[in-house]
Amino acid sequence: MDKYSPKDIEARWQGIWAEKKAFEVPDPDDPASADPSRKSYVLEMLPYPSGSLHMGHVKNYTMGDVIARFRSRNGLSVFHPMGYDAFGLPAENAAIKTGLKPAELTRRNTENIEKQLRALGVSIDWTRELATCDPEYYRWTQYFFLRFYERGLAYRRQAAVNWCPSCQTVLANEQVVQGACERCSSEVENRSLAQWFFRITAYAERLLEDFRLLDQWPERVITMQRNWIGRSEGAEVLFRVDELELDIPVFTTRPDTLFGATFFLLAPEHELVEQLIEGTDEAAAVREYVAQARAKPATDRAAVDREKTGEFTGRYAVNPVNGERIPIYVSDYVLMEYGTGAIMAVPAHDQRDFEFARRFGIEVRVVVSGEREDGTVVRAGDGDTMAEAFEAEGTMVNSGEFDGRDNREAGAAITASLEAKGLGKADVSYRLRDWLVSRQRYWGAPIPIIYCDKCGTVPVPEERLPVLLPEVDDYAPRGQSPIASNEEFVNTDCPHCGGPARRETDTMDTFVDSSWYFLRYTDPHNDEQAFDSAVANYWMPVDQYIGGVEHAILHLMYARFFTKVLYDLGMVDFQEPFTNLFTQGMIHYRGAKMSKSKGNVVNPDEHVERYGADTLRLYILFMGPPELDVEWQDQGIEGGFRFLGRVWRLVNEVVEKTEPREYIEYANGGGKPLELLRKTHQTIDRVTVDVGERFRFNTAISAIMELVNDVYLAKDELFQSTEGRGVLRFVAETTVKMLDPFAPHISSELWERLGHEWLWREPWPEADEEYLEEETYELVVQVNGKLRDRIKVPADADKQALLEAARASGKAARHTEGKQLVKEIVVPGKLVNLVVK
RNA sequence: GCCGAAGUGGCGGAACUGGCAGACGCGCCGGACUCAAAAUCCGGUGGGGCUCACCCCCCGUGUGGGUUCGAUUCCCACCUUCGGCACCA
Repeated sequence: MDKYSPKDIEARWQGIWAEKKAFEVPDPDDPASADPSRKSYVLEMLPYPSGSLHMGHVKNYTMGDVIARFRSRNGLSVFHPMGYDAFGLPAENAAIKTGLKPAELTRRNTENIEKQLRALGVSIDWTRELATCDPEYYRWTQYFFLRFYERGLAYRRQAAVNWCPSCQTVLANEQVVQGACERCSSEVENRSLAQWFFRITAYAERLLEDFRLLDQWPERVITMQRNWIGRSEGAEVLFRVDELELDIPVFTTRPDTLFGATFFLLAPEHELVEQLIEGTDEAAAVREYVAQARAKPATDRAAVDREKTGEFTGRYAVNPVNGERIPIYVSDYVLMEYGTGAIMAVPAHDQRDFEFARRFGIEVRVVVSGEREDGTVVRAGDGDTMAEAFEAEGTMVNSGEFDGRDNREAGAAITASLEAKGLGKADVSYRLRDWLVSRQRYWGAPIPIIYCDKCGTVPVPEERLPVLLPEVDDYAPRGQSPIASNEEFVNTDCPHCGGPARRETDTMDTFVDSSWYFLRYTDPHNDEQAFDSAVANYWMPVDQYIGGVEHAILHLMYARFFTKVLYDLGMVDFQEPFTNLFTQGMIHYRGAKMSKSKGNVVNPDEHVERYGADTLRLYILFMGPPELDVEWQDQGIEGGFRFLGRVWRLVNEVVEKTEPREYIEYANGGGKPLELLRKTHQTIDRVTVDVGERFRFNTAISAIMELVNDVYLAKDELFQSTEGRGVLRFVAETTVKMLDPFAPHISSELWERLGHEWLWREPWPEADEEYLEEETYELVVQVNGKLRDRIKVPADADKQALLEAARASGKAARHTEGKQLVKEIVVPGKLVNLVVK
């Protein structure tokens, strides 16, 4: 017998798969009439092509491959494509460092990654491969930008934005983590710049509503998105500044506390600040305060425990419910980006307002009376003495005609009465901001917009797409994209009037590229349109999407948004792109998340080289449940290799000692052959459920290991009889079939040695019900819930028989002797519990 | 502070709907094979106790309570770790 030598085997089978086009899926001739239940779109999040794949990628693509191969063997038409999220900062930064062009560097990297994926034996339809930096791809990214623009979903405005001083570009809100750039961790600055946005807030409600279509998504991802969108119900209320005849709207979630508003606040950035203070004695101080607030880094401003600061404007606003004049302050704890940038402050019922009021000596007026969590009661006159705001529910006080009512229903009533007077209305506010998509960097899709002095902002006509990213000599960022210095690119003709005009030089956020790539896969070579709707509608939505949790908000929310817009454009007939989502856990090593920056990465290539791809694939899934973080163990992979060696020797021995014709499935004689046959069918059942329904690859693999262990113990005896050899042949073939999704190379090789041809066309084994049931089982006998004995009983024994058997147990009797039998619990198939006193 | 997930042998982890805790693997110990080693094959391996004859007993799934004939699993409180959000009115 030859030794298990993964190197030769793996290369050989990868060659055969490519040559036989084993994983290429043709589009159905008429997608409209094809049966969509027969297809399965299995997709892993596309990789960013940095130098090479890391272990997280290996886990991701192996999981996807197991599912793809399993489904394909179960008769589904599996769609399993791959591509590269190829635009982005790292390539550009590397270009600056090395002097290589980003395009060239990216090309090299994608080639390397494709090589690695092929070396892992992932079953991909490579004819659909794409890279988002390819003009044939980003042409359509630009096309979508224009369609968004037409619908008013892409717009440009001056706004306070997040600026990363190190990356020299603006960032979307989603890309700022705790006040720092998610990419380089530099502290983000606040700048006011004219930028391009996608109006994702217009879809906030639908993004929330359609969670009902995502019942197969992990709860935590939905929760994270729901929190991110942050829907709050409340009211918009108008406060009037009499002297200036100005109405300032505020948003509040607590219209019930309106009678307790004792002051009014504006964000420092609020556009009316200047108008309010003009000519007042306070003007200079307010201007000074505003300037200071603007200069403060975003992180400082967001610090929760900071003391409240502010400046009186010298003006008063009129509370619409009681006509009271309350002082207007400017304070930096009011955010311009949320609500209306102005708030009514109710110190008795909002902790932040409370802190401000105490600091500035403003009246605290209780308008909701109720009980605190610690049992103390807050009453109408407690304003001067209370130590903190009362934010819970209660009964209305100090609120005129609303006194005595439940605060929740009073809130609705107050809103209604304001609405009748035209001074307010019920309203909903979201935490979600519009998606800032322009970037001041080079390596991205140029925004297809032209500025003309005469015609203003003019979209590039569709037929002139793509707007090609020009080559430049110097990629160093200077606060605007390097392409701005390319005169040839910038200067152009206005598509409208033909006069001289200038191109937009910002490029698009790479998350725009990855918001629709799954659609392009369905029709990747179409040069007339982004994709053919009928074809896309056939393959989409993605039946199983797999990726890391780190994209729970960013990519997954953007892709959902994009899909909804495309639905509204009539381009697709589904509202959600990913029916099922699986978020994999991270790989830890030496107590920390495996990452380059921590210097604790384990290189997959080395392990492929040393043990083969099959071993790496097997081990990475065997490590633990796929959705949880798991710990990489250097010696663990050795166990995977040993197991495959065991399978190798076993199957080869079966090939040597049995004939293919000896294959029989039925062991009539009972004894060891029957036992092993049973175990085999039970294993098929477990593996099928674990892989197909539960995604518990670790337990599926351990079930196969158990089977192999049993065969080792029984084989010497079984080789002696015809029946035994027949069963061994069956077990060997079944084991190989079940191992295939995890370790496809060795499985294909062994399948061939067993005298067959292409394993990837073989149907998945089916468990025979007849063999799942045992004739006898071990009945557990408990006394007072404690295990005392196990006895063999016939599978069909009834309750009475079980009870008698249990009573007859000598071991149990020792514990019941001399005691009174109080109760007997019988669970057929499991146990008998004798309760004594 | 709020929301979510997780705490099980020396280690990674099993236990599907409340029913034999520790499957499977790693490591370790012992045996077989060998001149020897490696590889391989077989056996053992939670802790403690015992008239350790492998028979048996007690304890044991982060901590403390509870429900139940019976709890790793359900409920309550707390501790620890990780992830998300964090002045969002």
